[in-house]
Amino acid sequence: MNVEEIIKTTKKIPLEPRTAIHMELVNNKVNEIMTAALKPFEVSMQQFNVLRILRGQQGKPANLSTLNERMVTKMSNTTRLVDKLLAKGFVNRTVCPSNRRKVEIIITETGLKALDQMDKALSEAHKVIFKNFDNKELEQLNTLLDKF
Amino acid sequence: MNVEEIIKTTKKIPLEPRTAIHMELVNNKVNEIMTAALKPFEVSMQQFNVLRILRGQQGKPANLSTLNERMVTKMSNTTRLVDKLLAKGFVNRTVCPSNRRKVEIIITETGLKALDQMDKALSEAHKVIFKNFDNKELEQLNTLLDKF
DNA sequence: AAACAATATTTGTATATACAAATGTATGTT
DNA sequence: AACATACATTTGTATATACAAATATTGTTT
Repeated sequence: MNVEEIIKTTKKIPLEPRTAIHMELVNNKVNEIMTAALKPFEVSMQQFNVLRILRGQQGKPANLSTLNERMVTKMSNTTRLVDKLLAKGFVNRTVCPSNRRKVEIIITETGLKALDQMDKALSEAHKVIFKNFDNKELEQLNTLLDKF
Repeated sequence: MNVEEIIKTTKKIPLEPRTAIHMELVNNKVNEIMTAALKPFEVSMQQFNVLRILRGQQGKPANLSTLNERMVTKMSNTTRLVDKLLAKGFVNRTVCPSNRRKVEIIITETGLKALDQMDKALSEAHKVIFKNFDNKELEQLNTLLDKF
């Protein structure tokens, strides 16, 4: 990926802004590929993310604040995100009996099965995304990202 | 930045998905800082980006398709983005006389002055964002990002 | 010149996201 | 018990973005 070519400039960009632009370009590309991989399932990356969190709960219900806390990209409206998953039959939502302010969300069998398929699609997407990287380079990238 | 801690998991995540999540987390953080830096000017990163492109034109007008082509993050509605800049007095928009399908957009004096201030704010933001990076590490990161 | 295709932008509409206010429930204080 | 406060979620609203269709203009073909 050649930054200057993509944004069509011939000027030399200072290193810091160049890196910021570079990261944005890469992120756009990565998101595009992953969103496309999830397209057949009609779920957004956010929704996929919530399903993964719910699976990680292993049967234990999660409430909205827990979901929000663990999401990669926080969003202000987890209620409506869960609405979408509910409409697809991927989750169940009930009022918490011990504290009726809370809701309890669990992933359904349908949701688990769909998530399995999504995992496969995502892992194909990752192969595409990281096709030019060997293990050492991925480690190196992770080390650099840790500095943020 | 500790990925596992942020998304509150104790499980070991395979390297590829971990890297994908890591990049998303970093990008969220970077966007947050840059958006906050632009907040006083009431412009989005997209709008800032368009202003920079227009300045790069050095007086030469740009039309919508040119802007769209050069934007870091492409978006489907450059018309309405330019509407916002117009409302703030940062740009002028006229119909191209030689081809009346096109529009010609140029940055105003007000726009140039505001952009100067934005540049300063952004450059402060970059200092914060890259505070843990030395030059060699930034170069290294750019090299890795080139692989995408 | 009429008909058709190509180009550039605009508009409409659905969905996503951000932020603030509102609702309902629980807890602590007097 | 009444009151204020904190908590968890929901709702309202404004703005952003994605995608498709509509409009206007130009270029090409017959």
